[in-house]
Amino acid sequence: MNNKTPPAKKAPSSRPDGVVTLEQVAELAGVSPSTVSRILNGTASVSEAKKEAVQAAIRELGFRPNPVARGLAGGKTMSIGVVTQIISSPFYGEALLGIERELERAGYVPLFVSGNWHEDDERKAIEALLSRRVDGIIVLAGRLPDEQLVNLAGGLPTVVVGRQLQGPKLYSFGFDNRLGARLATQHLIDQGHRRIAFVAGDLLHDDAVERQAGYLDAMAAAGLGVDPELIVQSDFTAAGGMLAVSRLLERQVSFTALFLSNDEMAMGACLALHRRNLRVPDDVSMVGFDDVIMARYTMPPLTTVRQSVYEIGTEAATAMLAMLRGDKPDARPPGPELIVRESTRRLLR
Amino acid sequence: MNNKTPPAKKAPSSRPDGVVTLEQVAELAGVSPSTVSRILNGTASVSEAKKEAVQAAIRELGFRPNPVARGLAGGKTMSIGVVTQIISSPFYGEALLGIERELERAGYVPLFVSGNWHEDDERKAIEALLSRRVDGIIVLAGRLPDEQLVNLAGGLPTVVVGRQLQGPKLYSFGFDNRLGARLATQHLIDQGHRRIAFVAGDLLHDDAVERQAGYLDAMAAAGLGVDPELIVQSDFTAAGGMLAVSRLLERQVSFTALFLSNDEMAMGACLALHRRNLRVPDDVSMVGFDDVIMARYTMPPLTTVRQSVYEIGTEAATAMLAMLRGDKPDARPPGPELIVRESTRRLLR
DNA sequence: TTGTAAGCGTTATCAA
DNA sequence: TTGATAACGCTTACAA
Repeated sequence: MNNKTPPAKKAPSSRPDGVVTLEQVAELAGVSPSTVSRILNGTASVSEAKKEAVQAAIRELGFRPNPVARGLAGGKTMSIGVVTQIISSPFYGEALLGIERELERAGYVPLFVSGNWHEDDERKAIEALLSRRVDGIIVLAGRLPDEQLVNLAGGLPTVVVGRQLQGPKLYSFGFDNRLGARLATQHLIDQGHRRIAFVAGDLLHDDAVERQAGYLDAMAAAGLGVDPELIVQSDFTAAGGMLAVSRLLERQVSFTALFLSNDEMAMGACLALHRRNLRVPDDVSMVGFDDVIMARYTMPPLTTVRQSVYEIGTEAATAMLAMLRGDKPDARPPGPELIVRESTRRLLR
Repeated sequence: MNNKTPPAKKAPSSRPDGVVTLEQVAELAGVSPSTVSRILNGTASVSEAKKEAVQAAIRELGFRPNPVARGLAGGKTMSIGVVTQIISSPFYGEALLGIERELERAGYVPLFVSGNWHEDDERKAIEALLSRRVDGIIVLAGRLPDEQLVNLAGGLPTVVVGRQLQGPKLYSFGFDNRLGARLATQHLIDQGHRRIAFVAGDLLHDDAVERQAGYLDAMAAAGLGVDPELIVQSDFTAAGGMLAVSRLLERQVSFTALFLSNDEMAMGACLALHRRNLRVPDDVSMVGFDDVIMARYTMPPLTTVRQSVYEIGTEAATAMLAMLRGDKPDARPPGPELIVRESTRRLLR
């Protein structure tokens, strides 16, 4: 009916949309699709001549491999699932940034999902990642029991941050929370404080437990008994910190210094003290933990323990990349560091 | 060589890994794969009997469709690209959470990429999303020129937050920054303040420009001339806010109130004032913008303008989902609201 | 070193 | 309403 010459065999040369396929590259370079693939993946050795021809074709056509097709064919989706607890967390947010940056350098994309500090959500999140065929999973803390986590991951390269667990294709590392807490407490002791109150985080988190242990370590090492009245449990939120300090104050125990398991609680504590006309550091010295950005701008600027969360993120990603290459991961989490600002002072007399 | 009976024809019934395919479901239910697909997608009407058989098979096998294969075959990846500027931002973090939650309800997954407030990064981020064949793109603010954004997206459903632009399959909406700033300024005026200084954000952002306009509006409406010396430009960071206030103070202009274009700058400002022994609100009243979580815990708690960023996120996602269904999106961004706390007070005398 | 051809797990087209 | 059958764009045996 129409007088167009019928297509010779097939003509994939051009498509309506701007999508360029590997096949077109092969055609332009005068090689087979498999050769192009091999060059792309370095799967086998290819002659220099063809390699160059293909690379030229790729450039000319602006070809970019389709990760979706790659995922189907080769099982590699070039995406890494990241289980975070709350994506808007000021603390882990930094880690996400580190992960993203590091992964990007290797052409991987992170898929962020939230576990909401909730076992079921976390399980669902991981299942969603699995069904998306991610190439690996990075888990930031979380509540899912170790065993379940290992089972779910089932052989998929996994990096767990903030928890210690063992398994095949599984690498875990964390902060040295205990050392950090010891540093903070020791600082207060060095300043002459003896009655040092401690506000614990949510003890469901290992972090919280370890920080408490560090506090206890330092007190014991200094030969200071710990009055149980001096310890309050809280939940890592500013509101919780505020409440915790109120409770402490109501107990009528005396203390000259306060160590809180994170900066957010410290900010809440600040407010609680202020409400009772207690000044920091004149009446009470205060140390936080994490060194979130805002710690520099609290009133007064907060003495705290710095963990490079960003670096934790890059380390986690690096470890993942290593596993993906088949190398042995070797993340060296940065050690904690005490940052002395203005919320602590020497106890007079 | 081996005495196993050769496979009859093909036996997809079971696979080494736990992966269940649509084909297996079809087999178990005694229907063709296409029928299963139709039921899954509601693409065509299917007899009740088969529908039930298939659903039973799905349940029994625990089948979950493979999004990767779907992506290849149908062009739908069930993923939405989200271009954020800095994933760790305390401000947009909330929006990401809203997006994630809303998208999840519809079975979509967000792919977060960062533009880093940088035109090139943003372009690359969008290209990466495109190559991943996302079904739509949500852009949170950003620096990419409107025209380029429209071109890049090229017909893909796009939702842009915080900028106004037109295009096919393109929906944009934003906060009412101008109104919010007017509210904040008016509050100060109502308290009797006349010399109200203003710290602008980075004027490369529309937000910053609009907030400044709102400030100017309110001042003009109250018949108050604006001394240009009272306006300082800054960059939306706490460090910037601190610097801005220092500059203001150095100018020796008098002012009794201060309106800062966001809460982070307000926190920096607090510290700068404190360094000069100026108290808030006794010496200077202060209003911020955004109502980030920490605004409740600054010293004193900060009067600010609340934007429900979380809701902005859910609205953006809802709009996207609507476009994907072919419906007309109709996001109604929540209006700004003044939150009065303790950083402002009536000007005496 | 290179090419051919068979998947990968869905959806879409076309007959029946 | 259903079922073959052909894509989708790439990887990877297997052959050459």
